[in-house]
Amino acid sequence: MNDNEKLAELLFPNITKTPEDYENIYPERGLSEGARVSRFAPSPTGFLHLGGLFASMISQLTTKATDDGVFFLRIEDTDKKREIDDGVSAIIKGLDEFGIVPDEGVMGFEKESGAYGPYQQSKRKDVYQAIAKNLVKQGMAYPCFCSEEELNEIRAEQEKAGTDIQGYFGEWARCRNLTFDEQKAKIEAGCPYTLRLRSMGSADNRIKFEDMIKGKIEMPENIQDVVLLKTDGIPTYHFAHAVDDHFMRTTHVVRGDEWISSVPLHIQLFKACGYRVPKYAHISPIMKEDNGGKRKLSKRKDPEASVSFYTESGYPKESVIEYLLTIANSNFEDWRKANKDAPQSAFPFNLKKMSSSGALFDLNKLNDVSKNVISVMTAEQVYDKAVKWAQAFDEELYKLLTADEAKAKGIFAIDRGTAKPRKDIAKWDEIKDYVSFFYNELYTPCYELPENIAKEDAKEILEAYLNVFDANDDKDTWFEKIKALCEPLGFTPNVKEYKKNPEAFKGHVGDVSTIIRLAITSRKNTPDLHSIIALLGNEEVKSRIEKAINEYK
RNA sequence: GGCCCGGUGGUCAAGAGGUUAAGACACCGCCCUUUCACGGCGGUAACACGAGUUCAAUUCUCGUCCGGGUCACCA
Repeated sequence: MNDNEKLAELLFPNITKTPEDYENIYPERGLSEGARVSRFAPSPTGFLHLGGLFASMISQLTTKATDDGVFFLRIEDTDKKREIDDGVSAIIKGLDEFGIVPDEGVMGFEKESGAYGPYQQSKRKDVYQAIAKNLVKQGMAYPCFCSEEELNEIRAEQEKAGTDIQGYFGEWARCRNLTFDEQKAKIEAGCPYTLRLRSMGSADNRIKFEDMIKGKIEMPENIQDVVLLKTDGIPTYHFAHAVDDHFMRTTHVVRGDEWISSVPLHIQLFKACGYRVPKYAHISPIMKEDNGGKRKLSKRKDPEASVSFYTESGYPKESVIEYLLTIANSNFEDWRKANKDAPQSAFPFNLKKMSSSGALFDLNKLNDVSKNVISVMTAEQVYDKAVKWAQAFDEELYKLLTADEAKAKGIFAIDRGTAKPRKDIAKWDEIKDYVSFFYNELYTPCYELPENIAKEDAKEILEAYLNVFDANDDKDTWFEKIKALCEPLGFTPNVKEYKKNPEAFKGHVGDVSTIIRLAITSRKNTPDLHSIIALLGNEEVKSRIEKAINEYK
C-alpha cells in the first residue's frame, strides 16, 4: 500500500464499496438515442421561488423535446442550516400546483420513485464517500485541517499581498503537502478536517465550453483546492453535483446562471472522477425593477418571488406557465396566436432561443396573458376553478358560488364562448368584485347619477321602465322597450342624431341605459345588462328599481 | 478589485453589414358600440458612448461607461 492508499483507508475505514460498484448499481439508462435527462435540484428552504418554477419548467421542457426524456427532482439538502421543516413538501406542492410533475425522484414526504435514488443528498453519504475515498487513493484529494480562523488569516494575507486570486491553492494551501505521518498524527489526535480537491489546474490554462443558452464561454481553469467533503463528511454542492449527476445519468444540467462561474470547477471535478461532463444550460434570473435599476427577484422584498403569491391571488396555473413561456421563448406568443387552442405542451420549445440576459418581471404582461387564458375557458371551467380557489382563500365567495351553481355559471357565461370573449378577469381574487352586484350579500347600492342627468329624469325613466319591464324578454324586445322610453321623456333613441344636435335632447339611449344600469347594479359599466337582468330575475330587478326611484324622489 | 455574462422603445423582445429597425404588453387617439369589455385602425417611443475595419456599422473589432453574476466547510 502506498501513502495515498493508506490515507484513504485511514480516512474512510468503513467505506467498502468502490466507484465500480456504484457504476453497477446505477447503470446507464439505456434510453433511446438523444434522449435527454435533466433535473430540478433545489434546496428545501421552505418555499418555491418563481425562478425555481421557471428553471424546472425549462428543465422539463428540455427533456420533453426528446422521445423518452426523463425529468427528475433531487433535493439538495446538504446544508442543515438552511433547511426548514418539511421544506420538501413545499417544493413538491409548489411544482404540482403549476402542473409540473417529475418523472422520478422525490415525489413527496419520504416518498420517491425511480432506480437512481435516493434522490435526497442527505441520504447519499456513502456514495459520496466512496468516490472521495477513491480520489484520495489516487492522490487527487487530501484532508485539510485548517480552522476557520486560519482560513481567514490566509485570506487576509492574500488581501495584503494584493494577489489577483484569493483562496486555497498552491503555496497558500497549507495542508496540500503534509506528509502521511503528519496527516496520520492529526487524524489520530481527532482533529476535525475537510477533504479538499488537489486541483491539477493551472492559472495559465483557459478552458472553453459551450453553454446551450449563453453560447461559447472561455474562462481560466480552476486552481482552487475546493472543499469536497465538509467536516461532517457531507459533500459541498460542487462535489455532490458531479457525483449525483453522473450516477443519476443526467445529460443536461439546467440551472440558474449564478453557477456559471463555477463551471470550470465542475468540469474539473467530472474529469477528476473520470465522468463524462454533462451539457450545461444556464438560465438568466427573473429580475425586478428597483429604483430605476434591476435586481434579482428577492424572496425577502418581493411577494411575487414566491409561487404561493400566484396561487393565493388566484392566477390559473396555465397563466403563470404561459407567461413564463413568453419569457422563455420569444416566439411563443407568435405560436400561441397561430395555435389558440393548443395545449402548452405542444409548443416546440427550444433551449437555444432563450434570452441570455435577465428579464424584468412584468405584472402587466402576466395579467394580460392571464386574461387571455381565462377568456377562452368555458363557464364551467371558470366556475370550477374559481370555486376551488375560493374554497381555499375566500370562504364567503365560496359559499355564494356554491349555493346557486346555475346562477354563478350564468354569470360566468355572459359573453363567453363567442368569437370575441370578454377579458375582464385576470385572477380569481378579482371575481368577488366582478360578481358583487349579483349577490345581495355583497351588494352595496349607490345611486349617484352622472352629472349630465337630472334626478327627476332618472325617476321618470325608471318609473316608465318599471311599467314595461319583463325579465323574460329576449334581448331585442328588451332593448326595443328601452328605446321606446326615450322620446316621450325628451331623450333620443338615436345616438348619432344626438351627436349631431345635442341641444335638442336631454340625452340619448345610452344615458337611459345608464340610468337603468345604475339602478340595477349601481355601476356605470357592466357586462351585457340584458343577461344580468335575466340572471337577477323579475322580482329582484323590480325591487332594485323601486328603491332607486325612492332615492330620486 | 479579479474573472465571467449582458446592454435594441417604459417593459419583453425580432433582426440583419445596406430594413420605412418587426411583434407583444403598457400608454394615447379614433372607429365599432346602450355602458364597459372585446375587436379594428392609428399614434408616441429604441439600436449606451467613443474609436477602428468597410463604399456602408445598430450589426464586426477594440476601448469606455452602465447593469448583472461570482470569488464560503451556502446552495
